[in-house]
Amino acid sequence: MKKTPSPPQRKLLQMTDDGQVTIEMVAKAAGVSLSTVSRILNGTAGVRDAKRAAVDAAIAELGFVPNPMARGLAGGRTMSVGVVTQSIDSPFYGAALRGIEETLDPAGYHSVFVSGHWHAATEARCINMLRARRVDGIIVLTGRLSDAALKACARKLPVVATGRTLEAPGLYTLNFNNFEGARLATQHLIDLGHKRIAFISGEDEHPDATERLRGYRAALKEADLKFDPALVVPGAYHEVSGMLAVEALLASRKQFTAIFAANDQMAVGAALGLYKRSLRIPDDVSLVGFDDMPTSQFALPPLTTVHQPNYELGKLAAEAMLQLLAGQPPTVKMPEPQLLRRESCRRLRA
Amino acid sequence: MKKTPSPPQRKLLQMTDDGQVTIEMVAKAAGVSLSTVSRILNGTAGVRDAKRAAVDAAIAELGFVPNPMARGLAGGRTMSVGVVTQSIDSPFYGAALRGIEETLDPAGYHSVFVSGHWHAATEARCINMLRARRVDGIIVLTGRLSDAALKACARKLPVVATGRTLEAPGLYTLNFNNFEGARLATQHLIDLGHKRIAFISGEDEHPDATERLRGYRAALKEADLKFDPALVVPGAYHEVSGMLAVEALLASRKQFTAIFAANDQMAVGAALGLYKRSLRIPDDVSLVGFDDMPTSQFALPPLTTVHQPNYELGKLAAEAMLQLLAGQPPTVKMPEPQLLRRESCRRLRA
DNA sequence: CTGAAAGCGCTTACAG
DNA sequence: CTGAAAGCGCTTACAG
Repeated sequence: MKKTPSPPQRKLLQMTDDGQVTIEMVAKAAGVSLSTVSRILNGTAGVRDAKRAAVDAAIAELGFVPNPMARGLAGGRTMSVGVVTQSIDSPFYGAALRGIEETLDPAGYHSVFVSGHWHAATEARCINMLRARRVDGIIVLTGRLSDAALKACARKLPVVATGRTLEAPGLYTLNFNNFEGARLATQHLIDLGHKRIAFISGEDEHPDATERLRGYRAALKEADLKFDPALVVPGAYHEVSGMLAVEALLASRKQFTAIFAANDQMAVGAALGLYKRSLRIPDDVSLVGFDDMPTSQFALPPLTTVHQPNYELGKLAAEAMLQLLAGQPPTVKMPEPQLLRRESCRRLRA
Repeated sequence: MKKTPSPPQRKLLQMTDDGQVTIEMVAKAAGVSLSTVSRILNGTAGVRDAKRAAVDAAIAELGFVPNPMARGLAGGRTMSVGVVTQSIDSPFYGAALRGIEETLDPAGYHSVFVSGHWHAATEARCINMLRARRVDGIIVLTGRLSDAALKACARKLPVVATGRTLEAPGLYTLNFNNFEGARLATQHLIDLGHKRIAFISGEDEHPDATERLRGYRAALKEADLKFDPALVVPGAYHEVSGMLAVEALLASRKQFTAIFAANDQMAVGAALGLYKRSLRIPDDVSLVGFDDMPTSQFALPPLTTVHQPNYELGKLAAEAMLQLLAGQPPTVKMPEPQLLRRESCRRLRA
């Protein structure tokens, strides 16, 4: 492909035809052996200062950059870690990806992002592909892969997974306390005097959705408020489902003064549904979301919500991966949920 | 790293210690030579059916997956293309990344995403890194790299760039008509009877920002409306700047009935600024944005805006790259701007 | 059509 | 501390 009509299979020591500077050229320029250059590059050996200086100079002068493919082939390590996200443009996981990138980069590791699209089979393909590319470790952001599949993968290479809690060799998990977050959100509404609090749920397949429902119920129970099934309407974690949920709620003629949506996207949809019916937030109904999406602070009104530390999650997952890669047991811990009080709730007058 | 204490430098034909199936094992199982397997894999040769069948069977049975690093080293092609985006979690470029991923994937190419953070030097580092990783081509989403740097890069490997128009060998550019989009948006407001239309601008360093200002002025001129500098307030393409711009506008006591924000993020900020002053959209002020961010349709009220086809842009850029890689001149063309009329504008009574 | 062999650019025991 | 050499898993002229 990038071959020029130069004499085939010759050995050029000046410069390969695509401008690539090789370790061999560096060695020659520095007057040392190829092995020595490699060792200096990898810090794999005691170094005699004179040689090191010569090599460093040659590297700088020639502008040598090691070929990652050759390194990977020869050394077995590619200095890259695979990241299975659900969609490369997910507004939800975006911050986590950034956190991962920002902590892996300085450590010399490259991130390889692939999208699982909330589909176990696709995620499995992603993992196979990453393994084929010889990544040194894999970070899995939630997803639908079975625990067993994850554990099996961890037997082959280090794995960090979020959104679940699991113990296995070579595996480290980081889970957010969705239950507590939802409890906090609901309690906030209760503290403001609300008694009829509707809940727009996520899908049962998401463990975090069921946890949030549990948190909602727990807060109700703590306050001696009766759980009313008619007040929980199913949603699907996206805006339209939030809007539809509000319409269903309104159509049911059930009384409520507040809505707790299991995620911000549904809260935004709910706000739109309310708006279309000329209902005001927070005057007519108070609204709380969950996740603290980047845009939620600019919602009308700014949305009170449970902050989910996705950026930190990414950083922590990457740190755990780095520790795993270094042969150490990860020590990172997930931060606790935090409620962000903005302007979408009001106190109910007694 | 992944070495086991097995006899060093031995040649295992059964299975390497990390479970890797090699082409050699396939060859052995199929009773052909290594070269033949390689040729079948690459479609590089006429194939005798019997052998092909045997090889295919062996591949399937052993679960062989070619090692991309070895392929890259030996063949000079890595089947990967680098993508320089500005931030891996950019809500704006997200759709483009998805479009790229979705069209490169089926073609057997892998996307390598790196973030330039709107910084020319960082982008240059990204490109060096991608070249070090031997990607087969590079897609650059806008960014601040100089045209010269881009052209220089294109001399080394195929490059597709967006957000500018440039001619050079090995380079293909895809540019969105920001001028026309802004003209359309402004004209829409004019058609609705607005005469005093404020403009929240982007930063002058962004060529698209200056184009949008030009479009605004052109529409005004076409309608014989005088351009009033006091009506254009500087913004910085993010929400807070939009909010600040509205405050400045209000403080100036300048009269206006509509606002055209140079992007949706500022429009959202402007909406919040208006909300805080109890000004209603569209009753008190009509508002138009630019970009059609995923969340804009759920704004309160849903935002009228110029749709920017980022997903298509990604697909087109990837298609162009595939054509370049195949040695063909790209034929793709950018779609024209389109105004999306939603609910943030109203007709002014004469 | 198909094999044997060199080579891609590195790393890493193995011997000094 | 340092070299020579084998090997990582492929591709691709070179000869049949």
